[in-house]
Amino acid sequence: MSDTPKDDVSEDTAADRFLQQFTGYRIKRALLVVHEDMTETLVPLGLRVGTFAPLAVVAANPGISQTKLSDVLKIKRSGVVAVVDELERIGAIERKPVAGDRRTNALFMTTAGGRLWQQAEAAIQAHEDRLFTDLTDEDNDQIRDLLSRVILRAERAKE
Amino acid sequence: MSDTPKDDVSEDTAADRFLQQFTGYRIKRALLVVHEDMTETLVPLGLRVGTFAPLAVVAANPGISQTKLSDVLKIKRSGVVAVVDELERIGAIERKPVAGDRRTNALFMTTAGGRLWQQAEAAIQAHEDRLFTDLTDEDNDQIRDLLSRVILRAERAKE
DNA sequence: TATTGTTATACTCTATAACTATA
DNA sequence: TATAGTTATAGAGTATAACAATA
Repeated sequence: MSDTPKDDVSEDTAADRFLQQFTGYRIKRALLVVHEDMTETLVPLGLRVGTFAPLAVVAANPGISQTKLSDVLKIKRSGVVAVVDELERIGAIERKPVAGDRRTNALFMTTAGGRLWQQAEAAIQAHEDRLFTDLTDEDNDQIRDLLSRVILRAERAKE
Repeated sequence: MSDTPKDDVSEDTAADRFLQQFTGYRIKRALLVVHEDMTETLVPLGLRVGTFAPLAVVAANPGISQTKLSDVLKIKRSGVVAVVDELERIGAIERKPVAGDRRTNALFMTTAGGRLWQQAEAAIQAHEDRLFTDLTDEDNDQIRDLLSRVILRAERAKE
């Protein structure tokens, strides 16, 4: 059996084999790696993994409402409040009233937020280039395409 | 600009485009989809996403120690305690003393745990077949290979 | 009545640090 | 001194439910 104490090699192989078996678990481990490196990338900019995506969406969709942001990012409206609070507190975005509907907040980048977003986007691009350096451009396109198909199919199936 | 209220189409496209841009964010969204479907799959068996992987590792590595399990799954030893407690409480695995070292626990499946694992493995296999049904076998191999390369490279870089 | 944003609350996951018993 | 397991605790992340203001 395995009474011999040559643990390192045999156990690493067992771990790798386990990693091989389930795609879902592999996705989890990949996210772990991405999350850690992404955190190191964003902290110097005063951002977190959880504020990067909302900032990206506001940058690309000026005037978007909190509910719409909630839909796009698939987080609850109560979670959006906390994230928008934080981004507003660091001066990256601001809530503005909407002319026709006094319930709604329209979210806009500030000037400082625009600069921050430029830095963050470049930093995350570099982070992904670094992390996925072993993959060819075709590999990268493929992985994006495959994941997107899984996500979009599943999310549409829920509606 | 975007004063026209034809939100649905244009906003969905914006969301999709955002989803396209960053591989890391796509991995997160994919995990969200996987996690949700996996939970529905495991709950009827009395398992959770967080107990499935440890069960799989113990099934494949009878007698593994908690510290080794911690290494393989990349979770802290304190986290292992809770998970092993839970799996032991539902009668799936058991801690056994190790002859040469009274500090260490050896983890083994119970007979009931073996049956549970058989069911769980089949259920998760079906869940992945269902979730990744749009992908060809080659696509599946590719996605596994690409993710594994990213993970193994990053994890080895940390050592 | 329905929707937007908000608050309060709780639950999961994970991490740190300190402790114990062994080695 | 170092290691295996444990406990206590705290921080993210996310979910639900109830509420006020507005539609």
